[in-house]
Amino acid sequence: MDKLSIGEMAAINRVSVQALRLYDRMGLLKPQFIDINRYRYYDIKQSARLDMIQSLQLLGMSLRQIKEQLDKQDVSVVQGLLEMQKDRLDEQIAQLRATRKSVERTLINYRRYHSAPGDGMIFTEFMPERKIYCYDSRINFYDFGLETYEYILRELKTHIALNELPMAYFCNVGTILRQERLARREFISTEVFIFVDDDFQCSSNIEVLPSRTYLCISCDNFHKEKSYAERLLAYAAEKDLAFDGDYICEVVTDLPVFVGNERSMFIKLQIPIKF
Amino acid sequence: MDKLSIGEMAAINRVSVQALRLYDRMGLLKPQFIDINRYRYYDIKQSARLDMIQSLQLLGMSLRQIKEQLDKQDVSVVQGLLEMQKDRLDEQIAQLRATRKSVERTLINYRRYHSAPGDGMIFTEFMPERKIYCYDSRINFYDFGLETYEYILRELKTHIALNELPMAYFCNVGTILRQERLARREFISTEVFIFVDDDFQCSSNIEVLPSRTYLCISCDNFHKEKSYAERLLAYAAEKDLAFDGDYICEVVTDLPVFVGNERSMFIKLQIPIKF
DNA sequence: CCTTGACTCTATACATGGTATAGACCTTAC
DNA sequence: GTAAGGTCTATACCATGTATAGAGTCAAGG
Repeated sequence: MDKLSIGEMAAINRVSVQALRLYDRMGLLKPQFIDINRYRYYDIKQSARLDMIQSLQLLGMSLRQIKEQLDKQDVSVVQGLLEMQKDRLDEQIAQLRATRKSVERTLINYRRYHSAPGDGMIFTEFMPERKIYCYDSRINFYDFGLETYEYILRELKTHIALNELPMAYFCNVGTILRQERLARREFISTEVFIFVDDDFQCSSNIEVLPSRTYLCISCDNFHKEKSYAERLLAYAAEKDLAFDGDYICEVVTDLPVFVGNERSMFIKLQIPIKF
Repeated sequence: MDKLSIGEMAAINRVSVQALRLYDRMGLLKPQFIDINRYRYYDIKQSARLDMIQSLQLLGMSLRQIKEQLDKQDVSVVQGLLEMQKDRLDEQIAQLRATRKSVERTLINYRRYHSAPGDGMIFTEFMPERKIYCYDSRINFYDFGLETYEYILRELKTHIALNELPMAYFCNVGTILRQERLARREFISTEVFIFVDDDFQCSSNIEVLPSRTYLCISCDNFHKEKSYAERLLAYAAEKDLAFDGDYICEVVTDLPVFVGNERSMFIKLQIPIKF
């Protein structure tokens, strides 16, 4: 029954020497013998305990939990823990999937940004059905500037947090101007929204933008929205195009570039048209 | 253009004050003004940068990476990063799924353990098809004791690690004694294995245990294997049952209970029988 | 017996993205 | 003027280790 030095024990068990020393300090795995020079010596059979530590770790338990378990020597509690662990893993997986989805969405938006017509260009684009979550700020943002808009976004952010909606959606926002207002050329709107996934479930505040062809104009600056929107309206009038829904101002990308402190936005103004 | 104190800025952006101070120290988000008393004051428009930080964080980037990005002001690099991020997320999701699966498997094994006949009981059980990954230790472990068995398991562990197989499988191991040997009552085997998932893909060392009814005996101690296996053989002879495959010694659960340093195992010896 | 190289020891710092605390200082409202 | 509450810096802590320095120890070869 030979003793294994800490290095040997570490090597055959694929752990680092430091990890073993940590386990010793934590009382999770004490070496069988410690000699006069405080050298640690392990028994090969202690690998069993190490296996257990590593297994439970793989199952997502913390070292503290593992220690408690091993100290308690109670088999049944492990089962309860594992049941909980399963739920936690499901949550984490759902979380990561949502994150993946928003990475995907962000990438798509970047691609849209790169392939979009330049600032001031007017074009038509077919949009598939889109789902949005609306928030009414009760402030007509067309009466104010960027600062008020930012304050409204902070409100939206708080609202998202309080209602436990995925914050990832916050990176793709927009404003909506209702068709009646637009028809009367009244720039009066208090509603902002976030785009949500098709499969997003929520009881209220959800609207669906139907799939439709939109008349669009690209815009690279917040301050130009109103004048560009008017160009869009003028263009529509000239070509005898009628509207078929609400006017959307979509922030396609918040670019990681700042001019001073202000966000440099790429926004796309959209009016659905009737053929 | 009023200035926001750190507390106000934190509140409207749903961040902690400490986090803002951290971002300041890291140079990730410097307050617009700092007064004579070193009080930090932010501009509401700086929320844009904070949004960006939070978005990129949600996409899984570290603060260091985010800082680099924002300093560089290069849009295109973000895309590359996001592509990488997507792959990383896929990996993490796969990882978590595998973990979930092994939690599930562990739980099933615990339930099997609880509902299994007690030590020494002989019973029949139908087993569905099982997939195993074999490793040849080239040591006949029936010639040695627990220590050698542990050394062989360390070899297997190293093999798993080197071949980048999921370590989670290591918690459900077994040994296999080939039918020919068994027929001649020769306890000679050098092969250990791990149970792997049905959908596990691997080019070599994979075997499938066909679905079959097995004659089994429960055993709560490593040292009793051979004598219990002999009881199983005697029982089969008495009942005129013929074998139809290899003999399996499965470690159903490594219990988080130790007697001294030794693992307390629950093992199930199995012989497929022909009807 | 001595040297050399490899190993081990303790103690400490670092990583991540913050949180929590103490003790001092400052602002704001009454 | 005072009291409440906000802010400051500095430090420690969380978890699970890794990395390092500087000192001590072991085993093998000459």
